[in-house]
Amino acid sequence: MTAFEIYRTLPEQIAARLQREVLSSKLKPGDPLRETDLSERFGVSRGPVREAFRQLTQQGLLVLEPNKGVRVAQNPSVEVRPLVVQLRRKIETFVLDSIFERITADDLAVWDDILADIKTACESSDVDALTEHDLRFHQAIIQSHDDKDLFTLWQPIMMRMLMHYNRLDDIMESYREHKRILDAIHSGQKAEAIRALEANIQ
Amino acid sequence: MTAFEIYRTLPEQIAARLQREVLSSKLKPGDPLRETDLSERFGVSRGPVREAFRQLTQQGLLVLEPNKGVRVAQNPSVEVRPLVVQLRRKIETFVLDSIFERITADDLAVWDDILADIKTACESSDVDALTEHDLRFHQAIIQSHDDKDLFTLWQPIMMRMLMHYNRLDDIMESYREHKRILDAIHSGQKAEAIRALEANIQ
DNA sequence: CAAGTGTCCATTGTTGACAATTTGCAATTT
DNA sequence: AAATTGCAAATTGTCAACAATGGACACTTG
Repeated sequence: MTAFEIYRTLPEQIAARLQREVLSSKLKPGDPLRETDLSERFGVSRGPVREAFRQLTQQGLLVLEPNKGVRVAQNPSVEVRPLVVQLRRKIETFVLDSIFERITADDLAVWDDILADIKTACESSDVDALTEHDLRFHQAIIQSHDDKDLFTLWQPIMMRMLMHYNRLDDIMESYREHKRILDAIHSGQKAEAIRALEANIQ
Repeated sequence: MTAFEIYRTLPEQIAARLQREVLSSKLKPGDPLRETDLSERFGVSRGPVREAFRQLTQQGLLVLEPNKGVRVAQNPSVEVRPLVVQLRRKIETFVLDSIFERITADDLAVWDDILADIKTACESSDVDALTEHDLRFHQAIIQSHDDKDLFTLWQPIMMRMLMHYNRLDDIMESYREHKRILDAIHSGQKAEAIRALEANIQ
């Protein structure tokens, strides 16, 4: 985590840290999370922790049972996984197609920076860092669309896919896939960019 | 609302009532919601109200700005609407296809009951009731799938579509569309059922 | 001994008080 | 007059105490 992250609210900070721990499997499916534990750990009261729990529940990373608390969610079933892939492809290609002509140099600069982070993570075989920057990469694209609803719809779908990040034998391939997307955008090849994006989502 | 709904928690009850008011346009896009107002109205403290706000925010019905509170969300933009339709179709047809052979008589009985409610709403031109039972109908189908993740992914998408329920000139057509779906299921015609379901989602 | 019952404890649910932030408006300055 | 600063009120954010729930385990009872 190189970026200097500033979150507006306490619950957001807590949710961000827990999200990282779930996605990096430091917290495993089925693990129970207790409000008191985390409120002590973060030095806050239970209120903000509860709110972070609720956020992550809606993202699908935690599962809530009333009066029993939250647990880390199970990985998505193999049956629904192809559906999740299709949904994510539909949203991301829609966004890329929609914004393509309006992509600015600033946008591309940001995306190039993230790509550099992805490269570093791949070279050092740091799967957790890769997961994080992969998320940042696609999130940056989604959020460049004016309609912020898209991010809300996309996020829980993306989370389902990140929960078991083990599809690649050769981790460097992830870098290459993302590079192909940006290369195509740099040279204005819309169809090719969309193709490369779809290839990356599986 | 004829069903005797029992919600486990206070926030759920509050969220359910607010959801109904947003979907029936009793609360209009941009309207601010104050925690104190609602806590007095429901006779509870601000905590459960806050939690209900967060739930509806993740569903896309409210928009939250830190330190400023929540407002009723704007209707989805015309640009993303076709995407939302496609996403919802993909999920619902996936579910129907997936569960079709395992549909029980009990399932069908429940769905038939909801269809009767839809019929009543249509006959009395009660658009709000129609919205509610339409939601119940599709929700019942989604939730009959074992994988509860599907509901989580589907819900915010469905909410985007229900936020401006005005596509039909002839309200009775909604009843007919839903009837076609159930008729096909009753007679075991999977492909026809899926076709009718897709026709209903637009 | 199996099934049910009661009690205790860990944990979540709810509340009301207090702190921090935003906003509208008035006073001040340029 | 326009812009800026400085309150004051309204509102959200956080906290700590109390209430309610559920699970584990010992105990009774047939």
